[in-house]
Amino acid sequence: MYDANALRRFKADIFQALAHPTRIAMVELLRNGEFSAGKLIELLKLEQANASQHLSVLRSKQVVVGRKEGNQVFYSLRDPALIEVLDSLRRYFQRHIAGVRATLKKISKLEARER
Amino acid sequence: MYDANALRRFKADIFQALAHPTRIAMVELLRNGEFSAGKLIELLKLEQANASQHLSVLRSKQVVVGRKEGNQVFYSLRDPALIEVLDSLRRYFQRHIAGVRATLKKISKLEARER
DNA sequence: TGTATATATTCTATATTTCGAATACTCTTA
DNA sequence: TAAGAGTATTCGAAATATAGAATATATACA
Repeated sequence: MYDANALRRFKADIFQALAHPTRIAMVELLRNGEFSAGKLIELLKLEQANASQHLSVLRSKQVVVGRKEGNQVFYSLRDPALIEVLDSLRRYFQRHIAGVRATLKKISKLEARER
Repeated sequence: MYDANALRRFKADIFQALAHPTRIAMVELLRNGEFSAGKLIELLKLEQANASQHLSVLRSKQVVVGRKEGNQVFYSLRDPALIEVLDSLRRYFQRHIAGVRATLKKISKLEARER
């Protein structure tokens, strides 16, 4: 039997990989199939270096794989089963939607004030 | 329609809450019902302050709620739907179990060497 | 070969997370 | 009220994460 702690570190790593809005956005896009790094950058309006760093995190945590084709690198989810994880989180959110909405509203107001 | 970015920040926050082995361990224990802070500390062999800080993270991200009873605080999952998220991650891991095992083995060896 | 394009890496500054030690708070009970 | 138990918070140090600028690498193509 393997160390339960090591297993938890693995789980924590996966969560960590997803613990950034940009990386969530990337993974959500990749649900629909593969995208080149450049396309991800364009769609998400990111700095090239920043995007590359986030992709590097996703790669190192084995969340995505890159397929090199000529000049470009096409990324896709390493295992679509990850989508299930995201979907269950989505359901979790839907159950909390009232609370989430209230908080989103608060945030919008705060952000409006900051402008 | 609310800001997709704000929603992603929320999701990222939940993942962040779970992005630490100790917090994963706590949540996994709480699957089985509520535990006092002291019991969690005992079962997970944690420093009191450290445990309290991790619980504070889980509280602030709305993952757990504390119920005060006399001297102690009993924690439980705020919404058992979170279990579904953990379960789907578990399935994800099972699918990758071969790769995970190999990596765990590597880690065990490294750790053995470090001792 | 030289140049342009796509992507990755390195560097630096800053912010955030984590830990343990110390301290504070809040009940209970003597 | 004082003492003790259970928790939480604060503080300082170390580690890690993030962003943007600069640089490097790899491939295509003139």
